[in-house]
Amino acid sequence: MGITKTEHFTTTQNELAILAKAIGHPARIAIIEYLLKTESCICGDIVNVLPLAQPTVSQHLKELKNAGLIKGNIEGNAICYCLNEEGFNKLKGFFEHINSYLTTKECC
Amino acid sequence: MGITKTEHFTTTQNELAILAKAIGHPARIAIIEYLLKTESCICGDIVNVLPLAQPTVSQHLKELKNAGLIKGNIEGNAICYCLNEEGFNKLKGFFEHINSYLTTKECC
DNA sequence: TATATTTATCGTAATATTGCAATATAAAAA
DNA sequence: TTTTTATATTGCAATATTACGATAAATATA
Repeated sequence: MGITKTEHFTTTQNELAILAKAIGHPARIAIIEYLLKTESCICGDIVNVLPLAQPTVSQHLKELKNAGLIKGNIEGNAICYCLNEEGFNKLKGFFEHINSYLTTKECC
Repeated sequence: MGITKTEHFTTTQNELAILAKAIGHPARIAIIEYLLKTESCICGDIVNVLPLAQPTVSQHLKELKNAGLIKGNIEGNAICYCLNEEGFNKLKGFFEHINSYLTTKECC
């Protein structure tokens, strides 16, 4: 049916899934890496860096913003984007949790 | 068009995207958490734990396996699943990298 | 061998995602 | 005020994902 049975899972499970899903596209990984590489916020040139049309980039930025992975501030007629620490901390916590258990397990 | 322009991005970007995308569904988060919770491999009862039909769970397991996040060993007429450390390490590395930069940045 | 158990695959319907041209919006600059 | 610049939104086509009933495959058990 193409529709996820969200209501059968916990809030945390859904939250983590939304965050991971937002990261699950190479263009959005590229956006994140670009925002990380530059030392401050980026106002304007994200579109020129990606191999995608402007509306497509705009859409990817919107998805990252909705997921809570980036923030956008209006700065004149441009928009200033930067990473949102909160979203990344949640994901980092999840993976640290997993890896701390993994190392203590004997498995297949 | 629904098709990702994979060829315009780096191998690493695509790899990370595939891993994150595989995690980006609450059912797959639930599977991962269940495999983590139990001390050894799981043979059989994953289907009973999830609120989804058996073919759907099988499909989710296949996706996690294809992405390199779980391993499956045949054990009699059942299959034994457990987490694949390699995939999780890649993701953990990515998020640690991001978070180490984030803390040193002054931003919006 | 016949039956039960476990998991995978097929087929299909419903919905979501990706991408972009066209267009809209909003502020800056001329 | 007109034009330019930067970004968002709309609408649409192509493709992917999610979910599950039906069924297949493969081993275990009676």
